[in-house]
Amino acid sequence: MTGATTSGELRPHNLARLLRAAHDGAGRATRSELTRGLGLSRGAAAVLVADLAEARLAEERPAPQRARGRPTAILGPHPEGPLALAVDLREDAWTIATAEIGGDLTVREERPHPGNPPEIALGGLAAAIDRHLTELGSRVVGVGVALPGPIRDGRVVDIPHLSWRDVPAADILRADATPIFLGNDAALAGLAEARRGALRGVAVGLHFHVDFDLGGTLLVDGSPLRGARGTTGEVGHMPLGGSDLPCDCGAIGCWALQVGANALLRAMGIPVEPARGRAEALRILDGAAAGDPRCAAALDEVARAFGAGTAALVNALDPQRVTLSGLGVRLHEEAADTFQAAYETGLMAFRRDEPPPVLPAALGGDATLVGASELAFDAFLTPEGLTAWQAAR
Amino acid sequence: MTGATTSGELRPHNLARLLRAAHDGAGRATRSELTRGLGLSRGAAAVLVADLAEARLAEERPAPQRARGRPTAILGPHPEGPLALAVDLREDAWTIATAEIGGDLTVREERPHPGNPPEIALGGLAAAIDRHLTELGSRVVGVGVALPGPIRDGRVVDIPHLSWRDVPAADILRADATPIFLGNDAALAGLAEARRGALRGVAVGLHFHVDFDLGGTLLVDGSPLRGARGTTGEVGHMPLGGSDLPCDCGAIGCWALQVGANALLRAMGIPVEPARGRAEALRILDGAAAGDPRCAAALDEVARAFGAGTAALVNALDPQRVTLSGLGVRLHEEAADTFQAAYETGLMAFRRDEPPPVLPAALGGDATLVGASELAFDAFLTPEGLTAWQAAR
DNA sequence: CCTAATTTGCTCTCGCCGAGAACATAATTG
DNA sequence: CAATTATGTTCTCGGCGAGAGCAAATTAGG
Repeated sequence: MTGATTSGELRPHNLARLLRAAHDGAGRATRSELTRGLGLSRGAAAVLVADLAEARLAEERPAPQRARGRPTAILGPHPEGPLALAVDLREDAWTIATAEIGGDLTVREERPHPGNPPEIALGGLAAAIDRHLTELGSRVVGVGVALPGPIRDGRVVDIPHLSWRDVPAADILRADATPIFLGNDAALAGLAEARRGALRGVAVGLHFHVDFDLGGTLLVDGSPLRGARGTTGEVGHMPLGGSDLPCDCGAIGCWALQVGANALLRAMGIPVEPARGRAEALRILDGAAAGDPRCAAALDEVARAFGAGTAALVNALDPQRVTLSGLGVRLHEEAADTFQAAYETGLMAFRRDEPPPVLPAALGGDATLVGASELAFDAFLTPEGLTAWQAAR
Repeated sequence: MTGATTSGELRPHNLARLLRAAHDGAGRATRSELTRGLGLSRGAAAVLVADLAEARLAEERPAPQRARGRPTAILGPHPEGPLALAVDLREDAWTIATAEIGGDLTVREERPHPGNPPEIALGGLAAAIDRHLTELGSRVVGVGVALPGPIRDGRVVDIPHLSWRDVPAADILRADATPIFLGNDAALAGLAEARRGALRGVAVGLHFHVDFDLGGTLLVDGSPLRGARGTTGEVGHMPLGGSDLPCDCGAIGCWALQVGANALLRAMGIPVEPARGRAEALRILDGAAAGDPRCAAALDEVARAFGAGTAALVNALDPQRVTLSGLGVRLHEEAADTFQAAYETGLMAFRRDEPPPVLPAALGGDATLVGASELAFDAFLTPEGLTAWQAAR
């Protein structure tokens, strides 16, 4: 959003700002709060709200009264308003949900998939997406898809755990003219955290999602840092831990190898198989909690690598806060001292006075879906997006 | 610049856009190019140019004729227009220059300083800044200062090579009400490169400045990535090279230790002293070029660490292009094969098809001063900055 | 050297937009 | 029940850029 240049662009621009603010307010923001927050006059707000209602983009409903004075209304989703289709594709299953303005999710379908070949796995998902698009009609303004691997140019994905290479996921999944957006699952979980979780309002935040291995993103002003080719936040693929293991990604000694379920197995001397071992890893964590010294040693080793790498990234990127999701929460909590010691040792001296706090993510398992829906809405909640919607009604 | 919200904000907003575009055009952009580029109507442009001229912010001068049609004019600096004071403070000397709209530099003073204690070194500089501010009068809209160390909260600096800790540089240097902005020298060199050098027009660029050690920044849309505390781009302080040397910064194994003049000395077994050894390092490079095997081995060791670390950061940050300044240019050129091999080995497989090019910076020794002036102008070339200037005349 | 073509600058009118004021409305408070 | 308070509604007003029509200043071509 570069901002309006002509008086004619002012209205669509402010319309988008208002609807975006209502969306960010999670369907709880009142008209008077929004008006004040955006620096609008009450007159301008009245016109904009009327426009939104007429275009079926939003609707006002009564707000619980707080103080004295004439009551205001909550600006929330319209029953026939825009929807984002959010898709979370994991190694073994996928979920499809819808989100309305304000971010409320409704899960619509959830199914396992074979994983390979990618055409089959994605083909089934594409058919399901198509079905939901048909059912929902023109209300769907975009499809956001979370994928567990790096994405190039917004189209192509590699998923090492499934041996997917150069899979043109966007082309396979694209149903009709509905725009489709792909995002890395860890980046989208971070995005969700930045918009509706523990990184809300944080100018620079770092999020790590730990599952089989580790993914992460830097969130700048509420959006993941986008690289030149759209590959966000592969911070796990730096050799931060001095290991010399070869990584599926093709590089050597990647930090991602040292943090996650697979790293726990490796530390216990258990062979690592693709896309297995999540249950085994949980058992190791439980063992450590129960006092098993071998499990505790493995947890310690992983937590140390986790803390040290976090410190390195904090040194380089200077975030205000670090959040964790997936296995990361337990790794951090159940080896808190080890993590903290490695974290503080790795920090530059001047950062040790006030190290950025490391916190569990506020959103639960829905984070990835929330992020996927935000990705789709981001393209819609713009002057252009809303103008197109208005023109189509 | 969030963009205009009201019709009254439109004019200052477009005024700032126009002057910013003229500045970015390095005093070579013509009115018709600017008008087209900004999507303004010719009528609007006429009014804006008249406003700029009346406020003594810019001035039109005849442009060399190119095609047929009525000739247009170049929108360049006004002889009584705004100036930025650019200061480059190095370990042993400082330079003061002015920059006008368009970015043209005029060096005004250059002096050695004792280095310690910081109050004395900065005190002399502060007096000089004060003198120049008095001479130049109200034309100076901001002071940009480049410093060879990390900066916190825009005020405080640590310079490990000089043993400066927690030095409130902004407070010591602040003369009168003229705003002062501090920036890390490597970050400012990168900023200059992004605005007027080899990273111009690049959405995501990575810049490394190599001197005694290595500093770097990520340039996103022409600005250095700013962390939460304003500490930009300490990418050198990640343990990317598997070393276990303690770093002045307080962490261990920092990549910065493995790349730079000091790293060359260390690789030759020569003891490293603070802020010395630049000449010695150049001698090692010359020796390597002349065929001395010990020098060549040292260069190779450093180039390998340089290439490997660059690959790690490219993996994580996905830049479109990487630029080098300072010693980095020679390290890269004179051990090109070693660097390239380490670089490509460290990349994730999918990046090896089209690795981001690594290029020498286009700006010479002025880069830091240019960056400092851009820093000062960035705060001025805004609707608020220009409105204040207009109000003061 | 002259004319047509071309591009840009200037000026004026017009429609659009948000500010702001005045008023209406709907709640709380005591 | 009346005073108070905060918000929504409506209307006027000033400011802004678009766009059209015209003027100006150059080149291309004969």
